[in-house]
Amino acid sequence: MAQSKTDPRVIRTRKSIMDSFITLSETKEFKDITVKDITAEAAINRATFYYHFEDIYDLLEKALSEVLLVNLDSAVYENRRLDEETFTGIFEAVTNFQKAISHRCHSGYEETIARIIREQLEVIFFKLLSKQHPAEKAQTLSLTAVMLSWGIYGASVEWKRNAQLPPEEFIKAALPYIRHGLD
Amino acid sequence: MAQSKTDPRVIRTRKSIMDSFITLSETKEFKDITVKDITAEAAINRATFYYHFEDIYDLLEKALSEVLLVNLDSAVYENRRLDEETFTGIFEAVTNFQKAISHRCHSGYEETIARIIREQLEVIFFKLLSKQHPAEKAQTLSLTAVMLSWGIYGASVEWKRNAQLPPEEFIKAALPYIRHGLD
DNA sequence: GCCGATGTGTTGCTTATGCAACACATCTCG
DNA sequence: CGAGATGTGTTGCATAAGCAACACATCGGC
Repeated sequence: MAQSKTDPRVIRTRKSIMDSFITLSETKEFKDITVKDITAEAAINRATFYYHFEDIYDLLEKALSEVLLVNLDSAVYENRRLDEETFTGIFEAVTNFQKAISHRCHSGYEETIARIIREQLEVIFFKLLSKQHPAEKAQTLSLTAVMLSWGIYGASVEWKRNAQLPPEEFIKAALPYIRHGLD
Repeated sequence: MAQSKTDPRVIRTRKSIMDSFITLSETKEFKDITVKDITAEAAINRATFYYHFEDIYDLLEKALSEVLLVNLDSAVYENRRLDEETFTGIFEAVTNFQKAISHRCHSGYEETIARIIREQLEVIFFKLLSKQHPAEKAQTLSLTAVMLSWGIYGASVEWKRNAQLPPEEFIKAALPYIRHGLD
C-alpha cells in the first residue's frame, strides 16, 4: 500500500515491453534479442525502454521474475497454508518454468536464472510463513524462507538432471521431512 | 501518402478505444454503452477519449467504419478487378456486417449504419473503378461508385427482409446486369 | 419541489512517451 | 589498417495522455 497507484501509461508500457520480450524469446535465444527488436515489436520508442529498464539484462530479470511470479501465485492461489499440496504446486511451477526457458538460454544465463528463481521462491515462502506463524520473529522466518528456496531450487536442478518421475512424484519423497521440520 | 506518419501513441490509443467499444458491444446494446464504460475498459482517461472523438456517436461511426473497412478490404484483397467474384465478396462482407450488428442496435441507429455502409462501399468502389478505368473522369467514377453503393446496400436490405438464399446465391441474379452495364 | 447520483464535455497543469540527434562501442569486409 | 554498418545509452525538446476539478444535464426517489 505504499505507492498511491501507478500511472496507467507506465503499466501499459511495461507490460507491452515484457510481452514483446517473451514473444521474441519464443523465436530467438536471449542473447540474440536486441533492444531494437523489442522496441520494434512493442511499437514503443527506444528512449522509453531506457526510461523503464536499465538495460536488456534488467528487462530479462524483471520479465522472467514476473512470469515466474504469476505461475507461483496461481500455484498457491487459495491455499494460504504451506502444506504438502502447496509445496507440490510450487515445485511444479518451478520445473515448468525451467522447462519453458531451457531452450532460450543456451549459455551464460544459468546463474542469473537460478538467482531469479530463488529470489521469487524466497518472497513467496516468506509471505506464506508470515501468515502461518505471525508471532515468529521476521529474521527467523526470513532465514527459513531462504533455506527453503535454496532447497526447492536444488531439488529442481536434481530433477532436471535425472527426470524419471514427474515433478509432483519426485518431490513427494521430500515432503514428510519438510513438513516434520516445519511442524 | 499525405501525412508523414501518425504518432504511435495515437494509433495505440485509438485502437484501444475502438477495441473496447467492440468488446462492450458484444454484451450491451449501443445505447447502453457510456463513455465511462469505454474508458474504463480501455484503461484510458476520459479526457483522452474526447481528444480523439467528438462524442460517443463519433466513435460509433469510426469504429463501425473501421470494422466494415477491414472486412471489405479482406474481401477484395488481391482481386483488383471489379469482377463477379469481387462483387460477391463485397456483398457477403456487407451482409456479414449487418448480421453482426443487428443484435446491438435495437433502435435508432438504422439510418446511421446505413450511411456508414454506403460510405465505405463508395470508397472501395471508387478505388476499384479508378484502377480499372484510369482514363475516365473522376466525376463519372464517383457517381458510378455512389450508385453502386446504394444499389448494393439496397440489395442487402432486401436480402435481410426475405433471406431464403445465402448471400452469394442471392446476389448472383443481379451480377449479369451489373457486369453488362459496367462492360 | 429538491436532492443525490450518474453521465457529459471542458480546462489547466503534470507526466510519460515520441523523436531526432549525438557519442561511443563492436563488428565485418575490402 | 580504415570505413561502413549495426547496436547501445543519453539528451533536449515536442506532444499525447493522465488527473482533478468544474459546470451542466438528466433521472429517480423521498
